[in-house]
Amino acid sequence: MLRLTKKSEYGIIALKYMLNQPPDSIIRAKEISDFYHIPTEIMAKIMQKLARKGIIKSCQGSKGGYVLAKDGAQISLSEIIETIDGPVKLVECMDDDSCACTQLNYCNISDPFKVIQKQFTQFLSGISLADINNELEIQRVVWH
Amino acid sequence: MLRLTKKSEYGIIALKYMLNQPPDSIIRAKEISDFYHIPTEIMAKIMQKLARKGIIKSCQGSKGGYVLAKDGAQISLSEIIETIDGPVKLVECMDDDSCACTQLNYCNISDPFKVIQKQFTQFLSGISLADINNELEIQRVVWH
DNA sequence: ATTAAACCCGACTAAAATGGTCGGATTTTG
DNA sequence: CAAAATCCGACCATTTTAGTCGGGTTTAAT
Repeated sequence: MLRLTKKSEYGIIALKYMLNQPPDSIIRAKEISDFYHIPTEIMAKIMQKLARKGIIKSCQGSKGGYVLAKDGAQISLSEIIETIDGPVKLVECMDDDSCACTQLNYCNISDPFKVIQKQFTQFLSGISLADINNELEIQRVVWH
Repeated sequence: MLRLTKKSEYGIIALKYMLNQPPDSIIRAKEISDFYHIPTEIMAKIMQKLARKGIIKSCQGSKGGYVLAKDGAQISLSEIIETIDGPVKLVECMDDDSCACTQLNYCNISDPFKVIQKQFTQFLSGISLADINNELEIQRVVWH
C-alpha cells in the first residue's frame, strides 16, 4: 500500500506541534499525546528516538520535557522517517550484502532501483518540517 | 520501513522480463516464476491483476500466456504499484471520509500531506518501465 | 472427445511487521 | 523523600503481507 507507519505520522504530528509552540518552551510527551489522542507510551518512545537522533533535546526530571534542537527548515522528512522507522529501502536488494538474488544474478531490477531509491531519498530530503508547517504550496517536480 | 511489497517487486521484475523478450512473444507466468524463483501461484495472480488493469494482455488456453499491452514508456511505476498493492496513501487521512482525526480537528498534518502525496505520485508517475529497463541515469529532482 | 497446459479466482493459512501495553528504572524539582 | 517527567526493554495483539490450496474455464493438439 506504500504508506508511512503510524509512528512516523505521530512523529511528524509531534514535531509540527512543537514548532508551533513559543520558542524554547519545554513540551511533555503527554501534552502532545493527550491533545492528539495518541497512546502516551507510544508518543514517549517516539520522542525518545527523536531525542537520541538529536532532532529534539530532552530535559529529564520533573518539569522535564523536550525542546526542538534544530530549526524547522533543518529537519527533513527523510530524517524524521528514518529515525522512527529505519532506513527507506524501496526494494529488498538495496545493499549488495543482504541480497541473495543479486549474488545469483537473478534479480533484474537491483541496479535501476538504486537510482530510483536515490531520487526518492532526495525527494524526501527536499521536504522540511518548516515546509510541512507552512502548508507548502503545490509544487511541480521537474526532471532534468 | 517504507518499502515496496514483494508483490510489487515481482510485478516489476516480470514486466521488465517481458519487455526484454522478442516483441509479441507470449510469455507464461511459470516461465518467469521459474527463472526468478518466485512462487508460481503468486506470480500468476500478479499477472492476472496486471491483465485486468490492461497493462498486459492474457491469452487463455494451452499455449497461452501474456503479452505486454503497452509500450514500455507508457507503463509508469505508479501504475504498476497501484495495480498490485492498491492506492498509494502516504498517510491515513488522505480521503476526508475515512479520517476520524480531521473531523475532530485533531490532525495537524492532513493538508500538508495532501501536497506531499501529490508530489510523490508525480514522482512515481514520472518513472516508466522503459526507464527502469534502460537503467535510467542519475537524474536530479528540482523544485520550482 | 479427451487430455494437457495454460489462465482464472476466491478462500485459506503462515509469517512478518506494526501498533500498543506493561513494569520498572533513572533524573530532577520542590 | 515524593512527584513528575524521561528512559527502556520485554511482551502481547492486531494488521498486513506472503504464500498455499482447491477447483474452475479456455484453448490446442491428439
